[in-house]
Amino acid sequence: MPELPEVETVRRGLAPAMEGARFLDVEARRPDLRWPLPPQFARRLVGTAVTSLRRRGKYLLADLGSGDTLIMHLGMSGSFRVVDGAADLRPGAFHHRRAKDAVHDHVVFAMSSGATVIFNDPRRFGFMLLAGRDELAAHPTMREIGPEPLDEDFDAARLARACNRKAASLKAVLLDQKVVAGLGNIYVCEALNRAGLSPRRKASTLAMRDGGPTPRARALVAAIKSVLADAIEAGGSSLRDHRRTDGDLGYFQHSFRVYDRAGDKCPRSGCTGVVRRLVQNGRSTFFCPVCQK
DNA sequence: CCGCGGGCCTGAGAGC
DNA sequence: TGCTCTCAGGCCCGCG
Repeated sequence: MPELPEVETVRRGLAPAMEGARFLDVEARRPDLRWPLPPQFARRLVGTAVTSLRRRGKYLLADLGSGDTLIMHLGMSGSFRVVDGAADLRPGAFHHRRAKDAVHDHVVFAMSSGATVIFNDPRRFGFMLLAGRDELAAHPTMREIGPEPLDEDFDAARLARACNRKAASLKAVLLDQKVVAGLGNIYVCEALNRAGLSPRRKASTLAMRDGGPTPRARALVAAIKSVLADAIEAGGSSLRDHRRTDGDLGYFQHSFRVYDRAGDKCPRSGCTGVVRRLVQNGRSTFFCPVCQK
């Protein structure tokens, strides 16, 4: 589910509850997530403070006073809820959408800020791991991760270099977290539409030319940055699972130009195309075959 | 290197 | 109502 804008929305919601606060209690209700919770998970957290809550690609990183970093990933269906005071975790409690959601409250943090933070994940593709002091950069989740798309050092030259000699499709390359961190199926489709580029185009056609990036590479980087910034401003996209930490919905899904819009008229002004769905690498792609070349 | 298929899990929606 | 099937915002592995 969550891509960069959704994870950033979650980070902003969790920060007031977690930054500067200590873990008073940690309850690992279901340790069998995508990867099992580390041994002594609760013991390593309780009593330590969160010095900062960061995001790296689709990962949330809580730096701790102990020197550890708590690495969290939402997988496809993970969400966090922040409630004031002690949480009622029984079925049907107010932070649940339905009574049966309670069985998916897998990890619960009681923070010294007075907030309770609840991690809920029906599919359990999400996970929480711990990296010790100085272990974060070499951690398997971080070692090969690409640049942050909203940082200045992610520019057309950087993207173009990543496209050099790549026979894969543009879509596959943008989904590769080693090339750029945080894009997923929705925002790749949306960025390619904004840039007027076909998801099927060979990535190598955006490679460096005469020592510099091409206009297409510049357009694509600009499109990536704009769609992510717009989506963050909207609180992300709520399709099935994503909620803000207060339970409210994001609303960027109303701004999708192509994602899940097969059969609709292309929204580009003057374009007469119709949005099509195709399957690439086993996943749905949505694009306009008329204005995306 | 590349795409594909399968796997990890559960739930929602469509069609019958 | 219930069954079966497909699909889902992520990521990993092995195969050819």
